[in-house]
Amino acid sequence: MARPAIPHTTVSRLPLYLRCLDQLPVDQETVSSGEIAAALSINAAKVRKDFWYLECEGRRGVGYDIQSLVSQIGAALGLDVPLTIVIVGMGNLGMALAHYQGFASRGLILAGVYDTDPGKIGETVGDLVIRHPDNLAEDVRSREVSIGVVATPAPAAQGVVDLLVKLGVTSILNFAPVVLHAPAGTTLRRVDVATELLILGYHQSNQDGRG
Amino acid sequence: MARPAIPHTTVSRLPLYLRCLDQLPVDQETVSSGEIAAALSINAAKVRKDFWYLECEGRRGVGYDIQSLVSQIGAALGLDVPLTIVIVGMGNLGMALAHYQGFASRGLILAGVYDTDPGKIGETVGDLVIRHPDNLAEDVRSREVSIGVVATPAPAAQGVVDLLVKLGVTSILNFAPVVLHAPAGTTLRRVDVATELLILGYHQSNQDGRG
DNA sequence: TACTGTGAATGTGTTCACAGCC
DNA sequence: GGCTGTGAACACATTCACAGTA
Repeated sequence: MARPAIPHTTVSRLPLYLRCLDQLPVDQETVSSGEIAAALSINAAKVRKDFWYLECEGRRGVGYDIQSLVSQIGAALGLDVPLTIVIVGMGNLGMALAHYQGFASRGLILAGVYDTDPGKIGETVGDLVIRHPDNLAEDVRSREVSIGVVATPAPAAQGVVDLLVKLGVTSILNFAPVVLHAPAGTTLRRVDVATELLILGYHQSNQDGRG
Repeated sequence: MARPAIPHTTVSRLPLYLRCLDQLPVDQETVSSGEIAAALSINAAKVRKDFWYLECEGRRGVGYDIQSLVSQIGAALGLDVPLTIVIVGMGNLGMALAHYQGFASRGLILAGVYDTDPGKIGETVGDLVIRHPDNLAEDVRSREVSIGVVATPAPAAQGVVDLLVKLGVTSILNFAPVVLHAPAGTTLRRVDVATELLILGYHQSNQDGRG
């Protein structure tokens, strides 16, 4: 009844729920909050409250229907609309990312790969042809690209970000070894692999002892 | 006084502070909480309280000494002890990561690269020779490795994680297109590039409009 | 009995607001 | 005046605890 907006903390757990549901035996039809909570080492009431925000209805004494859960969580995460991705910078890393199966296996569609090097433009990478970033404006619009992967050398990275944001790309994954800024007036949040890694390392080293 | 433990939320902001300080003009000697807050679009009191946890002392009317801030934040993150990293799985992605300058530029030392393919073992990658994962136990101990990058095919990934954790590696960065589990009895937190990306995309698409 | 749904209590992080020093 | 240091107020997330339903 007049449910509040979904909290960020809940949203950040949704991918975990999805993974967890994916691991259940295929013949299992319902799952209880307690089961999920145990698998993720979190509190069962938290799971129930998270599902309550999503308006996932469970049955008392039984649990939640797995199928419905998956589709409602997926919808809340926007996974019902497939996300389209481009990679800018076709050096070693960009090339590897283009071949990386992880994107496809998570439902991301790789729509284009770009580089400014005339020696690379025209080369094929899988189904795609490497093109000049001048084509980004048109491609982003026509393919409705929402995620940009920046794998250029450091000096070029900020310019690429500015361009992507200007074109309406709402997520940037930065692999360039440089700090990037969101252009003024935008609220783009950045996630940077190595930074996340360091945070992780801290929390863990902190667990054995200090602080 | 008798300062409480540093909150997780504070720790997660420390890398941002570090980046932000890194962007200041080289001749600037002090910085105010307001300046940092504006650059990161957060509240100035939050910045001051974060620094207070770290026992960073500022001067009223002046601000914080940049040099001291950098070294104290770095120490809190454990960056004063260089972190050592290994990559397991030398396919396209592992190979690219081994050549990726981002690790080195962030002070991470790549100590070893591994693959089970006899055709790859013995090949050199930069300064390193690809070796069989059987050597991990010795290398992890002798080089004090704290971070493992998993870039194997999906079926091999869980075994690699189990091995790394058993050997005492406290951080795992997973590039394999599969959900991994922390072995029972461990509190390893996992970060997975694509998951972070999806969360990011959600927050942003949520800002333009839908509830 | 097994489980959900949810108000209330608790715990934690953020922001305010202002006293105190440069 | 500019800026820090910090208690107090507030906002938010987590957990408890239990009524309610299959």
